[in-house]
Amino acid sequence: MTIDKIFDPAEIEARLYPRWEAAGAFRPARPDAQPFTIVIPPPNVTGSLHLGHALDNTLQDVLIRYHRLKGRDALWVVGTDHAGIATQMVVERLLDSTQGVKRTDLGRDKFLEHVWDWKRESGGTITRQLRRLGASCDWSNERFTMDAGFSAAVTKVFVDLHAKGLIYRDKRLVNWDPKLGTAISDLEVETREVAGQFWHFRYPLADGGRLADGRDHIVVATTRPETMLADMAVAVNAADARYASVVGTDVLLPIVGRRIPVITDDHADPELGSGAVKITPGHDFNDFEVGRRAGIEASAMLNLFDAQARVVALPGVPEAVVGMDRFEARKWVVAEMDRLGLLERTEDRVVQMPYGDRSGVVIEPWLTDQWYVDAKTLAGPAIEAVRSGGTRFVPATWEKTYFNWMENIQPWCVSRQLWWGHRIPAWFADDGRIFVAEDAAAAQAQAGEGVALRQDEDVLDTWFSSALWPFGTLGWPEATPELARHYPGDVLVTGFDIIFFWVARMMMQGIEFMGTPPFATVYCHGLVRDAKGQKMSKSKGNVVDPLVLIDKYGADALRFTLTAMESQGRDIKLDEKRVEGYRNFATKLWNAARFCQSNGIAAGTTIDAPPAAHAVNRWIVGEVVRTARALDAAIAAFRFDDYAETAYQFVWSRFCDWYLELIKPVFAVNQRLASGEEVFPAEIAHLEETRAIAGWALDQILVMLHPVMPFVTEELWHKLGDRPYDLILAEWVKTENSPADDGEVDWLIKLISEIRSVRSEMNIAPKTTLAFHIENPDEKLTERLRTHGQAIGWLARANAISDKSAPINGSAQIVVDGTIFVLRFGLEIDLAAEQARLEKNAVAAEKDRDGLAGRLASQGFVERAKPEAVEKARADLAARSAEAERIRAALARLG
RNA sequence: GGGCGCGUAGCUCAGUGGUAGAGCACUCGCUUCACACGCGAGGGGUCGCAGGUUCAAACCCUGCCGCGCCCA
Repeated sequence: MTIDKIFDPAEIEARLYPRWEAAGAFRPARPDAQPFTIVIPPPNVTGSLHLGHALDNTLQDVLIRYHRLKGRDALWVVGTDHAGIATQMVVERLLDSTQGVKRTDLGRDKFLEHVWDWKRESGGTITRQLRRLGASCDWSNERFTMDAGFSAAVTKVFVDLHAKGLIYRDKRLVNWDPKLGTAISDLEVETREVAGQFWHFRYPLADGGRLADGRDHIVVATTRPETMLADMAVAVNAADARYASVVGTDVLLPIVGRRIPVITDDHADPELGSGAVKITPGHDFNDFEVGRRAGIEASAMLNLFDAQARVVALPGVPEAVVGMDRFEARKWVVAEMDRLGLLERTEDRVVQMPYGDRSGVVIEPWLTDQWYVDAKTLAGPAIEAVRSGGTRFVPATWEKTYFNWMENIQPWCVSRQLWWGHRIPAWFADDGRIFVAEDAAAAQAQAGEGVALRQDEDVLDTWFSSALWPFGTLGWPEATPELARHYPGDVLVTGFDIIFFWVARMMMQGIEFMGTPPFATVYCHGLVRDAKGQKMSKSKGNVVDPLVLIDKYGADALRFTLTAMESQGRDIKLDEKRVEGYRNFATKLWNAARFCQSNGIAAGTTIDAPPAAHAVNRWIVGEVVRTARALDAAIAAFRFDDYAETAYQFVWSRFCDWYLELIKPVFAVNQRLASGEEVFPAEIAHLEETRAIAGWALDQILVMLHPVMPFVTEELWHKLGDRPYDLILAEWVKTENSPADDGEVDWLIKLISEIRSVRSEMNIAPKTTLAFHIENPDEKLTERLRTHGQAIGWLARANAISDKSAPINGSAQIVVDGTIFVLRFGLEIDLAAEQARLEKNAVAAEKDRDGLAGRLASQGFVERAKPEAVEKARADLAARSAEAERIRAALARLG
């Protein structure tokens, strides 16, 4: 199959991906091989591919494809996450806009039917997009967190944890989202600084009480005046003499008229404000703790708001404010306090305000009954697993983040007041008893015949189910062969931003239910930002769509860019120019393959390198092996940038720039054959060897690039010949043996480069062919010039001659490995220019020489430095001073 | 306030103790029969600042300056 002149990534990608998928190439049967397992961080079913996904999944695919080539039984578990809040919001919005129907109008069951319909129709967007990227996941076992099997796992975990006492019901403050009507986790709360106010209120002392200074009231200040309606105490510090006389007495809560006690608590800081603080245990996390210390049970705490954050009719709360929204109530309370003459002053201040990251509204600390996981108990072994090295973070610096959070972990509220999600397997009896069981029948059995039960309306936090992903996707709680074989996974690749949300929780649940942590390594990458370093966001309008980049440059180019820019967790500033550059690289590879093909170079027939007698062929075999070893090292160290860079440099700067150029003269034999000229058998043999080696080397290049650029490499793999298998299932380069290298080709490259430099500096026309001679050629040099004469003629436009009678003023002199080459220009040479050129080179060599000499002479270097360093310095000194000498000699000859 | 990280060529970034690197951009030359998405040759850095350790510091330590992120 001839390789087309035009490289068309879109056509290739559209054709190859279905081919791989249909062939089962993503999940080859390799029962005897060592497993290699990655579980995908499941994207939200509502999601569409952004550059963060593109990065995350490219890195995973590089690992999976690499290890598949290495012969491992590679499995990349894929699927999506049901994303409770996000999905419910999407479907609600859709129903509202298309049918004008509200969720509550439909009822739970009907609404859920709509969600499933939506999931079937629209839930596949991101998985289709992952295919565009080339992700070689095992789609045959695609999972969804709401599937029956996975749901069974979720239920079992809940029931088991409850039985162990690690899940319990509690009345505490939660972060309540009044817009969404559900509790959300601490992690979903975003604290923003906003301009607010600080109101100072006077609370009159009851029963004629007086402070030390004679005042008849206590001043408290608040940023949330409306909550005063539910105040239950005023706290002062026990050491604060100003208030000693009133501790234990009451104040009369204004507006409401309730008596509330003055209590002591360390939370009150005498240095701050008046030193007295109002305590509203039902609406502030700090106050909740103060209330508990003061002996107020959670059940006795006053709850001022309903689920929409509207004021409820607590005893004493004026009817006028009942039903008011919290912000309206704030204005009302301030006005009322002012009217009563109890507003001492108001000051502006910046306040920390909690916002729901989904809804964007201010979060209300709200008192509710919820289910909690005893995260502290589960965290212990999860911390230990990382401390002992059972799981390691790469880069290791993220371990600190992990420890910091794990060691200060709070009870994890796992119930959500949503409809879409895993319904909590708990049943309530009318008398308040709660039965947790796998299903209704089991609950009924616990409760006994005739007890009326109703199931908890709430669902579980989505992260509760995501935490089970590494084993739930493999069939747990069934003891499946997949589970036995692929748990724990080898590596998790994810953004550092979900270490808390997800990684920590998988660690806890994996250890609790499987006995071992879910992966050996956690690789954390950074965020993808725009070219200016700004976080991409819809509101800024700087979002770059990976699919647009794929359309424009090809998936391979985007993948290569992301891989090359991934240097262990640092944020990536994505510049489109970079993608363009790697598109060029793909084109370069394409053209190199075309060149090979047109010269009769075809698919290799062996995985081991064919025998090579000629220096250039031996050299490229060695370079391939060296490169493959470097790539192995890069993967072992999770240095994706090194992988890309090493492959790029080898392909472009070694294989294309030198190897292909150096073998061009070999193919001249073809033309001579065609024109009927005589050709020696040795030349034919050279040609055949070169074809075999070049074909082999190109195959190895395709293998080595495949993890990063799967499409173009697979295409070329087949274009170059009939293959027994696809490249995706090929074998990695054999790196055990490498031919000895005597530096011959390095010398040749140096010589050609030097001649080219001189030509350019001396402004020799590109077409002019030069002659050169050597002052004192030894046998080895003569032999080398004979061997590579054609290549030198081809690449440097220069031919060696034995005549040494060139006039000095018509030539330039270069030094390569200690030998002087005299390049002859005829009379056109600019003597001054040549003098300047040599002078510059001489000065550079002398500067190096003097530096090295100085170092070797300096106190202590020879005695204290490592022997290798001294050895190298001596060798470098010898080389550089010899070079300086020869250049000086050449200058002297110029006169 | 606590923690983490960053500051290297015009730009984006590698380099973690032994004479400063890559890609892009820039300059000069080239319709060389794979490729102008190309070929060849170049210019460009007191490695944020100041001390210290060391025979030797971009790299280790301390302080400072500037920038970013996370937590409270």
